[in-house]
Amino acid sequence: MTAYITTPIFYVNAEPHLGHAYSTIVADTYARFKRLCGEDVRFQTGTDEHGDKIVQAAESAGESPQEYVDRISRMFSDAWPHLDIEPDNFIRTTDADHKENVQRILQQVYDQGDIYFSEYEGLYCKGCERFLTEKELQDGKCPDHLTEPDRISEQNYFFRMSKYQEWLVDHINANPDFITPERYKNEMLSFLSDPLEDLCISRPTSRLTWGIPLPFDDRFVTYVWFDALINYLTGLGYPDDEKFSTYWPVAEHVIAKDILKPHAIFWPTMLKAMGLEPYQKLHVHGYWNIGDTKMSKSLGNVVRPRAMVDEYGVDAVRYFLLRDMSFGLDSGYNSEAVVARQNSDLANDLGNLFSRSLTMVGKFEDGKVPPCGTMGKLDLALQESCADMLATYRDEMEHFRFHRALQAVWKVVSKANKYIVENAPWELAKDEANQEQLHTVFYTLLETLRILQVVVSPIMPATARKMAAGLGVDHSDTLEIAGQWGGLKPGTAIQKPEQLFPRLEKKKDAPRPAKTKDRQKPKGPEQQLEGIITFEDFGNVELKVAEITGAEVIKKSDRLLKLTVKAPEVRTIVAGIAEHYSPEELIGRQVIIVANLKPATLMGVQSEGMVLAAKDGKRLVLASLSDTVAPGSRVA
RNA sequence: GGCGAUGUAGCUCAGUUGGUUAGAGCACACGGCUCAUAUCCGUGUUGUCCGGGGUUCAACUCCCUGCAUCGCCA
Repeated sequence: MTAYITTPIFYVNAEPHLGHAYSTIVADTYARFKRLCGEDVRFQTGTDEHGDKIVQAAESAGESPQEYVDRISRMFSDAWPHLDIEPDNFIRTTDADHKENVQRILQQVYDQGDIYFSEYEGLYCKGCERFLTEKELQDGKCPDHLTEPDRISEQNYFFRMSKYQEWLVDHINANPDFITPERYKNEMLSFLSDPLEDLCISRPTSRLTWGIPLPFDDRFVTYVWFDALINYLTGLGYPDDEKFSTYWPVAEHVIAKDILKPHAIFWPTMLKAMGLEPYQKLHVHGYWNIGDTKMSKSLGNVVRPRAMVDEYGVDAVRYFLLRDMSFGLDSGYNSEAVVARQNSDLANDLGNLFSRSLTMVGKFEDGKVPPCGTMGKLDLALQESCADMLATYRDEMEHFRFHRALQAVWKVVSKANKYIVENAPWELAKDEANQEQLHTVFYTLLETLRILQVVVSPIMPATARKMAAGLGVDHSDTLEIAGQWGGLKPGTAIQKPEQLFPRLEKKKDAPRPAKTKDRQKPKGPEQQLEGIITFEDFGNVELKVAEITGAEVIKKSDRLLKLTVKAPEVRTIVAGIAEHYSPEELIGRQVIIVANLKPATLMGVQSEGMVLAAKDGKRLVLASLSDTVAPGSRVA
């Protein structure tokens, strides 16, 4: 049996974020699971590197497109090892073999008449240098440039996608697992209930040169999907390499829902046009929201996988992402949830189970796997729950329901903890007569741990390695073999390793590293957007009463006033209140200021703090106290 | 505007073809144990199952309708 699993190739106009990491961890976990099942697996990820956005991003970074894509692509390939992600292939759309492959396919499809030259009319924004869709417009204008786009027509090449619509609908209906989970299948079927348009696949070189030239017309380059999607074939050495014949028939793609249409509609029809079989399955997952806000660059709440790993460790991150998201649905990320998972599931339940078990074997069994005696009711029950769990686990993992697979696994963890209490080995150990029963208890327990180690390995490879080392077992067996009861050899030496998972403090606001440079970028998404802060968070903000002793207009600005305040030391504060207060009326007033704000220079004036005011629609009203107090009094 | 999804305990969610007192984990409270990472085990509290109407002997479950959130499409 073979398996081929891919992530999307990620567009290199930004650094890797949580969403990229999730897709890739999912694919990696699935690849490891399939390997565990004894299958011959190929796992591919990579980067998508052509297009106008790349050219723009490179320009603003002061680099050539090639330098730029090399740099960002490396950020992706470098990020994955930190997450224990091990792809077999990392493909880049700027690779020579990919370009060649795309051109060969284009030529083939062109020759057979499925690509034609035609005119395209649309709304073109000169500022953006691209066509805008009706949807993007606000009041008929480009939202970025606030200009009305021109209705212009452009000649381009089109792929006859519509020709394959009927076939695709039939294919989706005939293969219920082609697009999963089902909601996305339904969405696509609904989309396909209307006539499909043909797909524009080129851009004139007058507008874009950073792309793969069309082999039959060098005035054009390939546009987006006909370039990007083909990576899944290039990575297998299509058409001649034997990897292609081995792995393509079992191809499964993991994507996020934003690129559903290209993968569910464009790609199968492209493959059909090439005369190839479509992929087997498309696994579509949802978004990670930050708190309850979408993650986006412009909000500045992008979560960087590296930062998560540094804070929680790889396995905690992998576990959390797979355990907390129902595959297919959106989920909310927040640091408290990560800490809760880490502490309760990982440290308390699994980590402590492992720790207490090995310690006792050290103490009561001389650090060796004991022989198993006659199993009683409790022992058999635990053995049976392992077997039940394995069946569920297999099925859920197979269907990308990782959260459910993990639930099933943790049921066993919980039962094992209960098993210990029920048997109270420390009591049994007090009497020689109980020796056989004691042996049986520990054998059963260690076997359970061994099986847990096996099933946990695709999700948390490092933890599984530690557990295997502690139990003195090799972890190279397949699930079939490793899942069978009785794998541990009596007499094997047990070695208790370092604790598997540390317990974390609840307070998520450990002293933040003072990043002095990036003042524009609001960082630490958790602190920023979760709505709730701890008392300590609040304590970090030093609020004081200040008396305004001087105020003057800053000439170059119509919003800013330069205030001199006494708190009780004299400071200068620049406040954006000129439209609401005149300098005269401010003198002598007491206001509340944030006293420990990092100084900032506004319009050439250094501001040492911030004045609090309420915003009521367009009105701005300064915060004040109900009575006069000594300047500098702390507000809390 | 069209199509669809979702709305269940303080939080995150399970609830299979309608069938007794609606479940799990987390959190919280109390009790037990002492092998363990102050962990583990037990017990317990909390619900207008979004609102309204209907079908039925019986509705969280089916139908209609309203509200809210989200997705796809136009």
